[in-house]
Amino acid sequence: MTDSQSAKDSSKGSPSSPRAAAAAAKRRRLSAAAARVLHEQGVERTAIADIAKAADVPVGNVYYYFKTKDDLVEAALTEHAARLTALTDELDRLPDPRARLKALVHAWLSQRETAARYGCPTGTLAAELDKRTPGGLDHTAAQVIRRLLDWTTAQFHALGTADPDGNAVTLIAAYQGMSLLTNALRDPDLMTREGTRLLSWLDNVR
Amino acid sequence: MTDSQSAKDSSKGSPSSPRAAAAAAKRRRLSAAAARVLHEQGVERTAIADIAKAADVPVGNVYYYFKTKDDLVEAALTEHAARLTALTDELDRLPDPRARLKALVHAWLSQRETAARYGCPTGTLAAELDKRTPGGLDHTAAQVIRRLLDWTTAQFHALGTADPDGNAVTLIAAYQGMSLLTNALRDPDLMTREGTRLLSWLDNVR
Amino acid sequence: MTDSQSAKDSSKGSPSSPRAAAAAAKRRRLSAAAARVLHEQGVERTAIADIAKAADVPVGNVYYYFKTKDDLVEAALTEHAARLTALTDELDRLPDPRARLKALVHAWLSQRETAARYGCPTGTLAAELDKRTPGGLDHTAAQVIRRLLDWTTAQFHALGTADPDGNAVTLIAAYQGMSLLTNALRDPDLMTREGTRLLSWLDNVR
Amino acid sequence: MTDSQSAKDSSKGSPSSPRAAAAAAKRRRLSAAAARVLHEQGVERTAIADIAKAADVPVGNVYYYFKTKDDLVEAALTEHAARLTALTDELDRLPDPRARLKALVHAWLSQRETAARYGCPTGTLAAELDKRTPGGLDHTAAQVIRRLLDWTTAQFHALGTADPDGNAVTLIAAYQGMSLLTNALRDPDLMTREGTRLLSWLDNVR
DNA sequence: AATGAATGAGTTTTCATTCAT
DNA sequence: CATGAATGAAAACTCATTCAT
Repeated sequence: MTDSQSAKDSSKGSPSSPRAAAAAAKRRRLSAAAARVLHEQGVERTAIADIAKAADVPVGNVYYYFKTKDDLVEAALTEHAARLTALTDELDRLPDPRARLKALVHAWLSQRETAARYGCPTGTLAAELDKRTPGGLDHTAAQVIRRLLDWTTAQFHALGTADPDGNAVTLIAAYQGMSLLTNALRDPDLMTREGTRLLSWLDNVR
Repeated sequence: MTDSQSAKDSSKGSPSSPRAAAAAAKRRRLSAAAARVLHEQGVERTAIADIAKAADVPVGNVYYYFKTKDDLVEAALTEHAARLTALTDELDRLPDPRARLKALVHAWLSQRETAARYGCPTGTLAAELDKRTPGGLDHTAAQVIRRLLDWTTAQFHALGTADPDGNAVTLIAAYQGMSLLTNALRDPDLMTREGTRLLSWLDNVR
Repeated sequence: MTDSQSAKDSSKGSPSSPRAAAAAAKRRRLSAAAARVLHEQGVERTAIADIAKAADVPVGNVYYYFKTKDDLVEAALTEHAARLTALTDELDRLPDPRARLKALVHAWLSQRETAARYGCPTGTLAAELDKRTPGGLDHTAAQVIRRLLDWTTAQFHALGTADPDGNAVTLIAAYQGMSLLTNALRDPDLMTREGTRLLSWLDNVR
Repeated sequence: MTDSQSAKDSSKGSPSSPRAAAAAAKRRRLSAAAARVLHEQGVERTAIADIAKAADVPVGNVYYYFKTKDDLVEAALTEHAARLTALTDELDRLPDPRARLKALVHAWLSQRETAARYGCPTGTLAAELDKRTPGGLDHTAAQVIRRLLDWTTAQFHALGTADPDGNAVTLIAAYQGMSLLTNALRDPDLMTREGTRLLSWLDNVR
């Protein structure tokens, strides 16, 4: 997270003024648009103007909210991270960790059509960001993936499995892998089949 | 395969003249450079000039061998496909299908440092090409993946497993997924750990 | 007419803001420069940079006003069409259709020096555009010519001649032909002589 | 005509050797191909490679016969001039000058489909060459047109008309003009109609 | 003479970013 | 704060012409 939010009030808490509220709304609109368009078109093939248009914000104005394109990419990832948080928060309400993991898989499956068209947002962004910042080690996409891994590890831990870390990697890798294959082959059913396998694996894992 | 090889003799067979041999060599140099640079930098971040420089060929001359950038991308994929063929040919010498699959995993593991830096060539190219040609369904990267899937299916079939297709998808998805995670987290050990799991899975699969 | 005027207000009517007025002025400057330079140098021999320089606009900025070179060509033709309209509007004030046609010929004659150097703008553009878009049937230049034909036909009709359509074709063809010869031979007097003949023909046509 | 024929025997007379004969044949093939392709595609949109391919001559070899692209354009015009000569030679066999002129018009009409697609070869080339050599006054295309004018003038002279020069300009201008309109509007019938008018004009001209 | 290959300048186009109001 | 417009640095691609056998 950079200082690109300077001069605006933080995204948390109640806005200090209606003007600031409008600004925050615009910022959110841009983030959401960036999340969607960057996922659909890819980072390099997306011009700032594309995102501006999708968010219905004048091009010149984008730079008031995000100093660089990279900032917008980061915002898109933050958006995806927020959705992940919303999802895990939801899943955390389930009492059983096994049920949580299975619900996670179901959530993936519900997105299979999108995956067939555009792949997993976080996965594709991670791959693109890796090329985009040749030296940059720990980009935001990696962080989002790490958070997903951590949450998953925690579930396997709660489940009392022998190797929670390994299980988490296995599960998330399976997700990323089947997303990529589903996307490459444009076949949502592939994800259904592989998801079914994951569900029965989760039923038996220990 | 397009007609981009027109006016040059094919890469197989003995060259008809020293002239043609030199041209074929240059063509191969360009393909190899493209395979490497496109993998390292990504398609969109790579300029023709980058590949030209890597192959030590003047930029303008590249267009004598490849009419468009897309042709170069295709050549890079053909290069990767050739490497895959070389690998499976090698593996096919092993008498036991199970041993072949395990050797495949070992081959992956031997590439873990590269994967940690740049990901799986075919996987990352597949993801990029998907964005690059919005309408294009069956790009070359997808074909390469499909060939890998087919070979793997054949092994599981020979092994007499109940669901060779599903097993193949599982294995290749696991590979793509662990490549992506390994790359995102820049952690080659992740691939070692996950590879070890795959090996023991292969020992027990039926 | 394409949507190349999007985001700018139309060239007619009062500008909505000084900003927009300046933009419209620049757009007009570019159109006028395009009309002139494309006529003088030909479409294929003219680089966008030539037009940009003639209009004193940075090259990159041209693309803010015209998305492609073809758009600029179209703008040039629109410019020529506007001049034609201005001319026919002027001629329409004359009460007698015969007088109108003769005034048209006089207008042509007044341009004979330009014709000797560069030919008839519409005619040369029509010839070039025909090669430029191999499949394209009805390019803008053809439309401009058609409008001139239509106006001329109307005059012959008002004159009560037996074959207004044929007369119009004869007159306009004579104009295009003498423009081409005048240009090829660089001889403005040729146009004077042929124009004189046309005038006496118009005096007697029925 | 440049010195581009140096080192080859002249195009007239019997070749001094079979080798020279082959060379002359190739030269003629290139000229013919240039005449056709340049007419169809326009000078600026035609690459040397296009002509080479049409003549089935290796690109590099073209330069042995024609030092520059301009030389090839000139050769194409020489080709067209030769056809004109062949035509007028043919017409000269007719005893009556009026019959000759009418036969000329008939010859034009027989080419109306080509004119509708590509215009008059000499006329379009003249227009293009005019842009191509900004300073160059008397290009070859102009010479060809002049020769046509001269021949036509001679016929009107033989016919005893009052203004042979003016009549010739009128006739040739009518031809160029109707070719341009026919091409722009892609309407071969236009040429038929206008040609018919020219024929009856020729019947009555004095 | 023949020819595949090389060269390098030129052209169109895109876009992130900045600026002026 | 907003916004249309400006800018300049790439990047892909084309091609006439030349070169090395």
